[in-house]
Amino acid sequence: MLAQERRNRLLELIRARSFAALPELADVLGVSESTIRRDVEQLEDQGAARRIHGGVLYAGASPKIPHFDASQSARWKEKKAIAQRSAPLVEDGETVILDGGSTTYEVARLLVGRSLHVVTNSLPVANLFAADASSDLVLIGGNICPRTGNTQGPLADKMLASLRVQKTILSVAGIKEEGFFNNNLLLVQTEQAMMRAADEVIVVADSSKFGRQSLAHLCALGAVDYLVSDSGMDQAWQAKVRAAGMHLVLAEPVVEGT
Amino acid sequence: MLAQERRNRLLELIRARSFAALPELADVLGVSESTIRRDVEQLEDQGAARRIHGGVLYAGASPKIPHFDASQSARWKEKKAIAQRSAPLVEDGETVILDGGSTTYEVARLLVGRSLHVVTNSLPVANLFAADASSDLVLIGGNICPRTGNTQGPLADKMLASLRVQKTILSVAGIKEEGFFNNNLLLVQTEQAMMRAADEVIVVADSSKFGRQSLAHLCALGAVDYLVSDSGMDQAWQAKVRAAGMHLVLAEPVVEGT
DNA sequence: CAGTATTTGATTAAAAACAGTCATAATCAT
DNA sequence: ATGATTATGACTGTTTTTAATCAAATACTG
Repeated sequence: MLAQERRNRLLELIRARSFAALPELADVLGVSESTIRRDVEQLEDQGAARRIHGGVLYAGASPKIPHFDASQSARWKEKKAIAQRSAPLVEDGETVILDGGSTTYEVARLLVGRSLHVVTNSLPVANLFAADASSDLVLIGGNICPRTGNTQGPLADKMLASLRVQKTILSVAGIKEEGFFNNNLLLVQTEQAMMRAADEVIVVADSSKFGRQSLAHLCALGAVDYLVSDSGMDQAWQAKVRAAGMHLVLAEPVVEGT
Repeated sequence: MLAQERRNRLLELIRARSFAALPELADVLGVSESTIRRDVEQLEDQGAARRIHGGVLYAGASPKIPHFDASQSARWKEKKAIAQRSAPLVEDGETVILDGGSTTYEVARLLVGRSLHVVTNSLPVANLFAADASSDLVLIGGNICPRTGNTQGPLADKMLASLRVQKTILSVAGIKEEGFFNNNLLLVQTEQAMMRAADEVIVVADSSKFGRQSLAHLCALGAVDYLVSDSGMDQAWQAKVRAAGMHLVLAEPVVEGT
């Protein structure tokens, strides 16, 4: 199929240059700018590229952070909007635990440059903060899950038991009336340790997560203080979340970032 | 001086994000877009940033392996040759601790794809193995040193105390008759914990390290089992090393068609 | 082969970013 | 202090990019 082949070449071009302007790409590939624009849009949905005014950035985020988690792709705009509402929940000078996951990764990106103490079990998140002089970074040790790039397991739990933070920001894979779920038993245990270490727990989850079951039960709805989602969230679920005593923050995934 | 300070923060922001839009930068720094535009122009003249329509790209270093340690470049051929002699010292199926540092990083690159259990305190090394399906990866937690990307401190030491491995591969900053030295006290403590966890200790150090003092004493010469260096090593030092009971491996930094 | 679906490229108005200019404010040296 | 120098922020018209629309071309299906 020609179109797919072109998209592969396109991504290759973008990766090689790390940034490319749309007119240039249209020229090299011999198609119209409109087509490039559509292709790029698709690549962005897959999380492979990042669209900016005037061109495209390679977002496979350098060969360094390889496609950790294929779901990076889906609901990118919602996740970005959620991140923008979540970041202000953390205040300068605070200590915060950042879980792995594509939504928390977006939050992390917005926190770079702030004056914070960051604790994380996520390799991609750690890479964001490692070179940032304005924040301290503590890495949670343990076994790395190759698929997600997160540490987990008993070593991680043990280290978390000796920490104390103001806020924990968690990702989840599903939310039902019974509570929050994730798809990895070891990870859930580590996340529970993160919750125990924090005064306040913030969960970030786009609206597709509601009503979705997953393997391992993380905690009851009431155990979370803040829930940040997007406006596509069901009315009934909004009521349930509020009834469970959570502060609900809804992001509007309309506009792209500032 | 306010202006210069702002430019530093500006570059820091750009580096952390790798791309930033002008309006965003103006907002964060609390100055007008015109000023940002002028600052960025200056940064571009210095080669620190790259201007594109709609924003700025960070141009410093390779986006691939971010500026961890400027000495990355120095003695590159020697380090690579040392790595090539060191990698075979580890056998498939073994558990090995990899220290941070540019030489051990080269060793790590050669170990990717091997069937190993890898334990490391180095973020760059962890990134190498994170996506590698053929090896297990355990990350040592703790505080990240922003300059080197290594974890260190009491949390790291504690985690290492509960581990047991066949081999530890260490970097050092200096070697004197009194033993091995590194330039960071916390790191040295963590490295001592690494040594305690291992049956055999391998030190990789290019020949410029001999006779060089550094801040913190790591261990005596006799505490190390293998020393891998390059053929530029002084004859007298070769004798001393052998007298201390170490296995000495000398790499030939051959000039190849790289 | 006809009909439908998808992909493509041109065209448009609207939005964003650009370079340049100028007056004001801050800083510095005398 | 004072005058000169520089840094800053607002404003302008111009250029570029964008999103959206639509008709033509291409590929699929029964």
